[in-house]
Amino acid sequence: MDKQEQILKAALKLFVEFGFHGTPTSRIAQEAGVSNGTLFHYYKTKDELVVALYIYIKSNLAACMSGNRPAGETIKATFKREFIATLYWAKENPMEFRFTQQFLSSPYLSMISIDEIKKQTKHFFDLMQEAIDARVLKPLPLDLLFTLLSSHISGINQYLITSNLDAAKEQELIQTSFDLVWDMIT
Amino acid sequence: MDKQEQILKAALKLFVEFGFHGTPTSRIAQEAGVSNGTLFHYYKTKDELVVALYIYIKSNLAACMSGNRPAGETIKATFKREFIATLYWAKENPMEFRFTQQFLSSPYLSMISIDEIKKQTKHFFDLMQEAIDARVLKPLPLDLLFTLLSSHISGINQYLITSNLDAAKEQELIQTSFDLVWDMIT
DNA sequence: ATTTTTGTGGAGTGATTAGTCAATCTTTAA
DNA sequence: TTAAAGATTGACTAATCACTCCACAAAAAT
Repeated sequence: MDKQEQILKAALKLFVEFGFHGTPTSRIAQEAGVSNGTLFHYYKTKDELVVALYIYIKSNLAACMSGNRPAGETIKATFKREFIATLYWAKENPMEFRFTQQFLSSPYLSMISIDEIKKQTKHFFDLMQEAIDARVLKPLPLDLLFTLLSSHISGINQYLITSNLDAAKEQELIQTSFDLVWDMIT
Repeated sequence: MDKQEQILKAALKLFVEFGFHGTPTSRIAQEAGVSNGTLFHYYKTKDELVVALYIYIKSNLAACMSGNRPAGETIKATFKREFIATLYWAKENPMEFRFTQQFLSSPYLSMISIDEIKKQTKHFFDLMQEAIDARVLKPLPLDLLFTLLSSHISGINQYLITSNLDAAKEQELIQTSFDLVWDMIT
């Protein structure tokens, strides 16, 4: 019954369907089952709500990934596990995935502090640096590797969403798409 | 002095800077140096303007690419030429590139007819089909290949924009990034 | 028990916005 | 030359929106 969360959930749904511009705060409040005043009690402005939603979603994703790297796991296995986990997360949270894409290619992006972005990507940058030091990955700039990987993932995901494969085919694609990108960067 | 074009140019600039929601039609008209009425004379609604702008940009890009496939050019060379042309177009037209990304991940996307999308991508799908028939490309679904290539391109471009490389490094990256993706799909 | 803080509602407001309209100007066609 | 069609203007409007305000309720702190 956390009203803050209800508001975020409602905002997510409406933003994905109608865009940022197409969803009035009043409808968000309505969908969340709270009053207009309550919404503005928690989020001083609509922009603040949008940014809060982005950070909320990102930390959800991060929570899915971090924490449990098995001891002795090879670097490749770690990459594969996280690659696949990200794909599954996106598959199971299509609204969150779409919102993130929408947010990242909108002017809202500039409202997020660089520190916040660094914080979110640090885990992954560390992993890539480790892989380069161990001569597993090609010694490309980290930013480039990151961009290549994430655009690959979002591309695959876009495909998974639009073409409805059965579970087996989907499984297969996820596996092979990892191999494709892994060969590319090693 | 084509007022329609002035309107589209102004809209592009403002949309990229402030987003669809953040730019009133009145400001577009102002920036374009025409009256409010003129804008609505050419575009019945704001949505229609947004869609028209997308189609306008896409046909600009298409004009950069099509038409001049040299006789006897190998399939790989064709892919490479078009890959590089796309990257250069995006590099030289950053606003158009950003707008396209923003548009594609917004609900406006659904306002475009499937025919329009097919028309835009037909050239490329034909090329890929030819490459598969010639056993050059892996026999993956065309949609998947398309998604992989375009997400790779937009990833590389994002990197080119954010990290300001000098011309030589940039040239090098463009070449190697093609090889990377080519190896992936062949 | 009493005060203070925090959460909640919802009517209200001023500013803004997409879109209209009638009047003028420009071009084209006969 | 004249008429018709199209282009252009900018004031105008009805609706909408982000956000405020104040009253009250619940919980926490004293």
